[in-house]
Amino acid sequence: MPESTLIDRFAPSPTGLLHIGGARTALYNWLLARGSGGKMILRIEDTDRERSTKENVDFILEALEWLEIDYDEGPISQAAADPRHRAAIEELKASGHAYEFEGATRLKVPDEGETIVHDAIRGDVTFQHENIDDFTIARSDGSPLYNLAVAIDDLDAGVTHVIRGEDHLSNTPRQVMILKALGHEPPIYAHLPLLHGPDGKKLSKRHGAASVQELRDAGYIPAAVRNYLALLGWGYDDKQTIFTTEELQKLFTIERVSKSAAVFDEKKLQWMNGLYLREMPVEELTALIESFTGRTGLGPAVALCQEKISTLADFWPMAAFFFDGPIDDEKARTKFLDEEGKIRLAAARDALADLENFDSASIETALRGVCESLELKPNKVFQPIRVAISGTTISPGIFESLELLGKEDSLNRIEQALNKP
RNA sequence: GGCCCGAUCGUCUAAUGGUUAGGACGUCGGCUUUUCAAGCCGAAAACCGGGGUUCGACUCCCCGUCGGGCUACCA
Repeated sequence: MPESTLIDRFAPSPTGLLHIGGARTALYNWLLARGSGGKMILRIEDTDRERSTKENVDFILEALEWLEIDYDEGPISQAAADPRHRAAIEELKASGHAYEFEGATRLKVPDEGETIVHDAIRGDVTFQHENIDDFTIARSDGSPLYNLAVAIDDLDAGVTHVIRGEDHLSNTPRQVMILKALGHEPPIYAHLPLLHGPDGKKLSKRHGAASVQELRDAGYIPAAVRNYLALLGWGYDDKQTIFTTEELQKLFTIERVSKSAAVFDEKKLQWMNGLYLREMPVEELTALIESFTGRTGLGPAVALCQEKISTLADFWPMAAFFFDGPIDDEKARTKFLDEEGKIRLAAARDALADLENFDSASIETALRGVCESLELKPNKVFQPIRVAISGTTISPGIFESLELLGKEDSLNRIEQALNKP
């Protein structure tokens, strides 16, 4: 055990689905804790009872579980510490640091002097007291407010590193003042740059897949999402882009977190996810896709599609024809199953019908023979077959697809295509 | 409005006073080729502007511009 163990926390307020920005904050806290032998606490900031529904809390837990981000303590309800918060407020009042005004309790901020926030990412940030009004720490009904609660909770939990979004930076001097009024030293702060949408505005639902759940439903996998998110606001060197989780835990440092806001780029996530999918053992990918689609027996089709998909969701549209019959793409049929196409298709049918072994190698030999005897380029023959069995112009390799379909099914589909007007 | 933070290819980033400003996604071109992808090769593409400091600035300082955040009896 290190002499002083790092303790950090992820403290979301349950306002709905966990956004990508929140997920990244959780990830950075997690990487730091796991990489340093420290621990991470999950605390739900639910002092605003109106917004803090059980459903919203579940959204957060569900998202973290899917991301495979675990924590050593929690989920802790901030509201549960209410008595402790009230006691701190009383203490502040008793010591003359706080006073009541119009029912609410406010912290007295001196007119002179300054509070410096030592930020691990931005350096020292100085706030002049003259610019900070006395601020409310408890409502008129006595219930504690965020700035008070967060400072107390981090203090009590022994949090050494407060890593959160930059939107909290301006409130940090208030929390530091509370801590100091109580006679304590503030923790180390690190304020992460915010995430923006492609339009430069703060990331929101309007920007497409903005929540972890949406990412999951779009067919991305946790490892790829973690890798991508890690790079959104952090960089290791000038060459490495793909990191295992173990590498991330080992290499991640707050010092290398960038200062400026980043734009979430789904195209890059897509590419990275595809990379992960392609390098996965086919059995593993099959399991993921079967659970994603709710279908079984997908193995052979997954093997054929693995190199072509970049999300789990890409699989079904590409492979459905194996199971549910050819889809109906009018354009493809008129283009490739015209009179000439049918003549070639018929020739292919004859060659295939003669095959005893309906494996891809035999199929390839037979079909290439057809091309030769007809003196046609391969795709002149293959495309009509493709359209006949899949219904579209896009499919996995034609020989493998025929093999997977089997002789009977393949010939039936070809026959049907031939008979269509 | 006030306060705070930020600014390198379209996007994510590397560079920590001396580089032809590097990599990745995307884009474009080529190869491969049975379609589509993938893969491989190649190209275009950036230091916000102005002043300083320095022999020398993407790197340091100041001003401006732009962007963002905070300024609640929300978190």
